[in-house]
Amino acid sequence: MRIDERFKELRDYILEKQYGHLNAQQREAVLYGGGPLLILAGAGSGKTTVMVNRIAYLIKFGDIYNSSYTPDNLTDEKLEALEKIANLYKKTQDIDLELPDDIFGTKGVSPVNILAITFTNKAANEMKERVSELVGNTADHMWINTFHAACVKILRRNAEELGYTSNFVIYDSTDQESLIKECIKEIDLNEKYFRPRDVKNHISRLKDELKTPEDYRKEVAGQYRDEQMARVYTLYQEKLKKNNAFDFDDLINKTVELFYLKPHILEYYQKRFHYILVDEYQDTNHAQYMLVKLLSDYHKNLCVVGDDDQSIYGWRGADIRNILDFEKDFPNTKIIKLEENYRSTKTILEAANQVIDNNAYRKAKKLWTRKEEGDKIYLYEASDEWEEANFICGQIQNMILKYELNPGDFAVLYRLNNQSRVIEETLIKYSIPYRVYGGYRFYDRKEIKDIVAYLRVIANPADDVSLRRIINVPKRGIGAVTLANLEELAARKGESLFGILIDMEEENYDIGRGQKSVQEFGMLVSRLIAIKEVMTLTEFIESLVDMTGYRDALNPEDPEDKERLANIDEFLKAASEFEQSNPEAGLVEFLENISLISDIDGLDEGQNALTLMTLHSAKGLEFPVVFIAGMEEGIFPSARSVEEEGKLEEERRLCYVGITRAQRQLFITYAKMRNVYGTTLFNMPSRFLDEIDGNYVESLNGSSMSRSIPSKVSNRGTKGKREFTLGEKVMHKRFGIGTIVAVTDRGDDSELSIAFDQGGIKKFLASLAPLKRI
DNA sequence: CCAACGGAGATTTTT
DNA sequence: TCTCCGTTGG
Repeated sequence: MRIDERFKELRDYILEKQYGHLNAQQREAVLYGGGPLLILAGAGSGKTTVMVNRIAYLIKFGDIYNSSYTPDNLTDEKLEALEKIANLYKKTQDIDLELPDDIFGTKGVSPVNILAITFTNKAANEMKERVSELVGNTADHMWINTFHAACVKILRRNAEELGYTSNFVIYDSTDQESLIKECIKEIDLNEKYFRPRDVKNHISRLKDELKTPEDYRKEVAGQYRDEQMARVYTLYQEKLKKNNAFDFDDLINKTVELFYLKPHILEYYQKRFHYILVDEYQDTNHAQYMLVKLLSDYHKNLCVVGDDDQSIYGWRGADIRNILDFEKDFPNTKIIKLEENYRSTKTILEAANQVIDNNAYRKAKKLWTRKEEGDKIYLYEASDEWEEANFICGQIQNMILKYELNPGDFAVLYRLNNQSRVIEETLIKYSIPYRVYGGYRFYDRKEIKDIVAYLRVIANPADDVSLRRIINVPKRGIGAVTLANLEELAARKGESLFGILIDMEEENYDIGRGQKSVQEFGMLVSRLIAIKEVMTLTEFIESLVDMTGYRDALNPEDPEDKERLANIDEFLKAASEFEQSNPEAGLVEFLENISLISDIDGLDEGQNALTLMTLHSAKGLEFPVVFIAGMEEGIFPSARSVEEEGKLEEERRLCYVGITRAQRQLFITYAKMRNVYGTTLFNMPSRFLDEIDGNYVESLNGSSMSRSIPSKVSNRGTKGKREFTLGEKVMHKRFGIGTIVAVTDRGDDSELSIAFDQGGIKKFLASLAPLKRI
């Protein structure tokens, strides 16, 4: 055999062994050469492992597996060294050999030439860390970023090309909404008919599809409502630019625009990124698809990882077709399916498979596991949401005692955030420690947004939206009229509000009654800008909080204000930490960090507490024991989703995501009766339950298990136990005083007919009606 | 300019 | 039912 043939054989053998800890498909995905690669990674199939190892493989050895590569000066000695290693592998199984990086005489791909994109900071950080574990800190030179962070990097460098300056700020959805409100007012549209929130979402979807205001205007010509929408969109974009601000969608959008506008910039990045990897590809929208397509168009080494069955963000603009049609969009695509699941029991996995099998729009695949059969899926029918919570908590308490589990082993998942309230209250009764994820974010708090608005104005004086937010916060006597005068003047002079403030004295502007307050405010801002130069970031923010009077406006005796003060301190802590870990960074970078890193990552991670969160937030996570609560028609699937097959399929995927979060045990509960927004609903059990084979399910109603629940905690005070008698006088919160004219027994509850003094007889359930005895 | 009232509205949210 | 806004009246 020729020496180079032997080399290739040994090379590939050693590489296979080097990744011998992976299963065959995972290994194939790691070692597969360049060109478009679609890795369909089912839930719990080890996709992060694959991505991380693929990156490490490229960096260590380069893309040499199954290639024609042989070293230039291949000698017998070199070959012998390889033979030795191969023999080592042959003799022992499971050997973990640390190979020298240049063992095959290659340099490997430089980390600089690799781009890895994720959706969340959490995923990006995890990937960074795990790659570093394998290749050391050379990974620092690699771009492992979220879509948004990667785009910001590009935009900061090239902002001028788009008519922005590099100190641009990023608007979050609140800022977007206030700007849109402004546009709606300016165009004189009816806010009832053009609700800012809806308009915002509409524009956001247009941006996802890379439609410019102009595109859209042409597209909808002749349709009144959409035409107005196009006008708002046009104005909105103008204002964003005037404010030197991008919204989240723009970050992607404008980067693509930049690439179209300036081919040489695109070319630079195209040539730079030899290998591109995209995580959670099923969640990409059209703009992100385009970005990735453009960037990979030169080297064509695009590897995407995702699971069409876990595409649950269609409503946010994610286009599942990106993953479904990947091989059509990228010719010569290699598809590798990771179908072995390392997470759940056979029962859980089988149930998940059965549910998802009802979807038409998906890639054929079927997860399997070597794991044991495991317990059946436990199903419980509760009478109402309180009893449901009670059941869940009782089970958890039992299992903690019986199986020595910790609260941290459990998660309760639900479709709607507001379902958490009842569960929380019940958890408190049971003294089970818990953490609620999602909902309100730290940086969304009013006091934090206020401080951030100050900082933004200082970093980017063009930011009228932020200036408007804080010009009278805390109250300094600049009301609507004064502000309107200011705005009018700014518009007339073609200046930003900030510019007017600064030029106030010099130009002898007359604002009217608020003149003095405005002047003082202008001086305050000037002073802030001055002291910023001589202070660290943290010192500066601290001074800002004091000098603006923000701190003084809060009363430490008031519990709400006390909380605010604590949050401001927390914010200062975050600033100081940021400074420490980014000594080079300034205010602009800090603000960017705030915008892109939404919550303090892994704040309480490792705390031994039960997890409460929506099914959406649970994607990517796993727990030994999972409860899915509120499995009812109208809740899950949500009432809004059942009209459209596409939406229903997304709900079903969400259900699939939920089921596959569970490692060992899965409990599903539903309530016969549920109070939603003040009205009582009698929902049917979810259709998704019918899709699971009954053999996999064990009903806990009336079984010994449900009777072993610890002493029943009463249903929310007197609810459900309230007895009313015929002829009694009662006070109803809405209908006023009335007399009970009939009481009908309804099992645990009773139905009351009440004749109100104001007229009319109405029927209520005793447990639910807001009634007081008088 | 501010606080108090009342009506509408209320999925899911990686950035 | 609860919360957020915009309006209103002082």
